[in-house]
Amino acid sequence: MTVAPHRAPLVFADLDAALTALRQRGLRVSAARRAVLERLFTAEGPLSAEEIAHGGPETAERVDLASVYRNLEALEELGLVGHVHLGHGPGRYALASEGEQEYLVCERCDAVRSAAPAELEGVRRDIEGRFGYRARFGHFPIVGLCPRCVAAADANAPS
Amino acid sequence: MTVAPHRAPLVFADLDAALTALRQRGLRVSAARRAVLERLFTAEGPLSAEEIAHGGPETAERVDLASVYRNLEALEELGLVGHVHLGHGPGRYALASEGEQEYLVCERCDAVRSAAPAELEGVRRDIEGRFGYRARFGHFPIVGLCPRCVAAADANAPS
DNA sequence: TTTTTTGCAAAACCTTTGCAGTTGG
DNA sequence: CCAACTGCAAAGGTTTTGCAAAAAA
Repeated sequence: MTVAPHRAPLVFADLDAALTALRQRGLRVSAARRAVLERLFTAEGPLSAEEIAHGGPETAERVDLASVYRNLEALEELGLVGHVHLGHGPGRYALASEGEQEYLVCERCDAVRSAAPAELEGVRRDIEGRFGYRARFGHFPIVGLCPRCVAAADANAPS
Repeated sequence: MTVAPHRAPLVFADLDAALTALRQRGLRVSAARRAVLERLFTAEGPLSAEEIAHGGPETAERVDLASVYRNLEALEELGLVGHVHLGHGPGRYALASEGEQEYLVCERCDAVRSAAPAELEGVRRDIEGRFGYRARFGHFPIVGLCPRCVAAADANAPS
């Protein structure tokens, strides 16, 4: 019933810095590895393994799904990458820099909103005070009704 | 990327009350349906579909997994049942009465703690004030470090 | 009798693993 | 050269679906 081993985030300014660091740790820079990182560096939000495998620019050679998963696992172990479960679909991966994002999703309309960790400090403090848990919302998001769906619900059954 | 359609909870005092209500809604009370509900009524915490299928008392006939899933889906649609994802394993199902529980899980040691909705009111208020989201932690738990693992982490790198 | 529900089997979906061949350093 | 990495294929774990037979009302 494992959630996701916690790793200290490793952040790099760009692809080359990341590749250099990989080499320094004895990891090799293969075409597949480079492609996975490239796609993560240019991504807007977190991507599924499938999207990483097929989603490169037209000219890019596709990377086998198994290799994508193996690379994501290795990069995650280093702290360079993290993944979030926004719903019932596949997990979604992002660089640790991006991955320090936390998420809120609407259970009615599936709207996703991301938040900087600082915005959730108050919430975290409250949870730690009450339960002793030091929470983060980067692996499982905060689930609930988004503002629009709250308004819609209240219109039907005003409080 | 669906999370889980939200349903107003339907709570019954006991198995018979629930079965009567099912019949009133045109659903039939088959052996499999009764067994699934029986196991949910006697469960300590949320159960996986597998546990519901095999986990009955020795003398109970086992229920096919597919039927368990179909029943859980039907019961969930009625609001009688809900499910939570405590980690990467299978989803876990509970009666709506139990299911109104909310959860915190430790990402290091997998400890699970449940909390009554009232205990999280402050957290919810804070989130709604800041983001407009009306949160609940009954589908995805709050993930973080439990008090023991916080202490262990602080011992290594005191703040 | 009629409609729902079941069990079994197969498939779907996401992820992991085995293996022989390729490649980066 | 050789350990690390790849693609392909197959398997694993969870959930869904098709269908003919069984059972509830």
